[in-house]
Amino acid sequence: MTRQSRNPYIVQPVMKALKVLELVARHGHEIALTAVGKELRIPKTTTFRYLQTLSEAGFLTHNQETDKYNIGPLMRSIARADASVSKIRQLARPAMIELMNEFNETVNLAVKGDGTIVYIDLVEANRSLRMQARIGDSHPMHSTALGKAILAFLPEAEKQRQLDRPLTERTGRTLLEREEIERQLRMVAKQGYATESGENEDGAMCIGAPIMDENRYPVAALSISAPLMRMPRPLAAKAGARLREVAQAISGHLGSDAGIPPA
Amino acid sequence: MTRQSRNPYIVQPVMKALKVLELVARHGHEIALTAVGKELRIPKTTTFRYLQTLSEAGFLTHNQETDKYNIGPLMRSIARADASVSKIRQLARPAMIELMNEFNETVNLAVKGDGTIVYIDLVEANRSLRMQARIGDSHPMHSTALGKAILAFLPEAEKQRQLDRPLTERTGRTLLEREEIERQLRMVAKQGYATESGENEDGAMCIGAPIMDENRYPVAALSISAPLMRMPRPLAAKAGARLREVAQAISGHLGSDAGIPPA
DNA sequence: AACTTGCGTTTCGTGCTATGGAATTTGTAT
DNA sequence: ATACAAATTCCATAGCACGAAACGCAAGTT
Repeated sequence: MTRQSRNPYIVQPVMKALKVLELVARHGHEIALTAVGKELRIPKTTTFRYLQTLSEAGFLTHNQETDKYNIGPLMRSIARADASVSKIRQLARPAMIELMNEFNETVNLAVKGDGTIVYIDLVEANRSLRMQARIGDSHPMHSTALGKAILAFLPEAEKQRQLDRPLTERTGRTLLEREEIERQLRMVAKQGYATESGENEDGAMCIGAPIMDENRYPVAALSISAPLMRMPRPLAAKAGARLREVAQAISGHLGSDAGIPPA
Repeated sequence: MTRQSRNPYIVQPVMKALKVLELVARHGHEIALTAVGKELRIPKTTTFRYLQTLSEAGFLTHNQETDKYNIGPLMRSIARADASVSKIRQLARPAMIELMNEFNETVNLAVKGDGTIVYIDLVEANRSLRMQARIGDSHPMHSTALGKAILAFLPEAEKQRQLDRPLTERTGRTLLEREEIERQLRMVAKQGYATESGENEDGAMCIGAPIMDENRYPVAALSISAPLMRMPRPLAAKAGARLREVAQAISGHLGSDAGIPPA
């Protein structure tokens, strides 16, 4: 059986199951077990097992009525999340570079995870002393300006749910009192941006504003972070105003235009 | 190792590799081998092989620079195709039912495949004698009204590429002469709909109009099919006009509105 | 109604290959 | 230059993926 090319690390069951997944997904409609097996020249017993596994994992669905298979919810949800992140990053990048040049501090972009914010892009300041997260890092919502900016604009129910969880204490200054946090969030909602001073990382501060999707749901946030000493109050206020402005512009573009045209 | 629950047809390597795929895709950003293994409690050797396989299959990409993995092009392309098909079908369905009632003949919806058209939906006429394709079937472009409607509005380069391939002869009336086909396509482009008489199936005819995306690229087509005897010229012309109208309305909706809002 | 056909599901024994510990290489930080 | 971490390669083992064949079920045929 002349199967895989050169790479000796290919796991055949996985590779073949992926072919099945691709075929079903590409087919665009319900397709039956036998049809899949015939097309890919895989014995029906094996095809059966792959389809079962793919369905169990949520990548496919198995229609009990017709005994046929189709794309599953997981596939769609992953794709949707990915597309959204790509779009936000793409829209935000030019503005982030602009902001970095304006303030000469690191600019961060993060999306809302579950109870956390996840950095998806950052433009680093050209300075020796700088605070920096890494793309992919996740931090608690309540201890970061990015998170507070998102929290403040979340629907009430979800906001409460987030605050119900145990709140980790990142530094001595991290806010842990429910009352205190809610008070701050009301102010954030009013002024349109959030600030944080040494609550997430000692000696660092951060200013953040939310990015909303077409339903005014805060899906992401933009921030400027700097050492405390380099960011006096007036400058922070100026940064906040600019962030709010830029984040709103990005939000405006999020609902509208289509992506890349097909090949 | 107590792994999978009840279903005895689960193939472990496949299931575990899918968990890896999901983790990487969900992470939203490049992630390293070790991190994946640690998260899922899979030994790194095995994780390595899964990542290799997933990458080879195109579901992930392996960034040589950073030695990290991310969502691959295949995943995106499948998702994009699926979303597009779902949207078209959803938009077209009401209009198709309307058309079926109007003419009491089968109405078909197909998307452009590579060199073929693929049926993605159909509303069957309530008659005993009816021609019918099945969802998922694919037919050549040059022998169907659906295909000709799409061909006529394809960018010149792609149209030529399609006609360069060997053209299969479906019936005695199938057009095979390049000259003849091109002449017809020019007429289709002018009148906005295509017709086909016994060129794909003996005794059947079909009238089709293209559905365009926001870039005026013909991604799909709508058609009415009937036995030749039930579709005299004047009726065919009337059907063509209606199809053009309806297809244009659908095209108009394709570019605009957003999908389902996030949960 | 008996028969056939086609498909999904189940069973089961065999041998292949997926596996993961350990060794090695590569790359990076100190 | 050295240490550390991370990726890749090696290898021996047994666990389980595989597919032929049998089974059950439903739809269509005579």
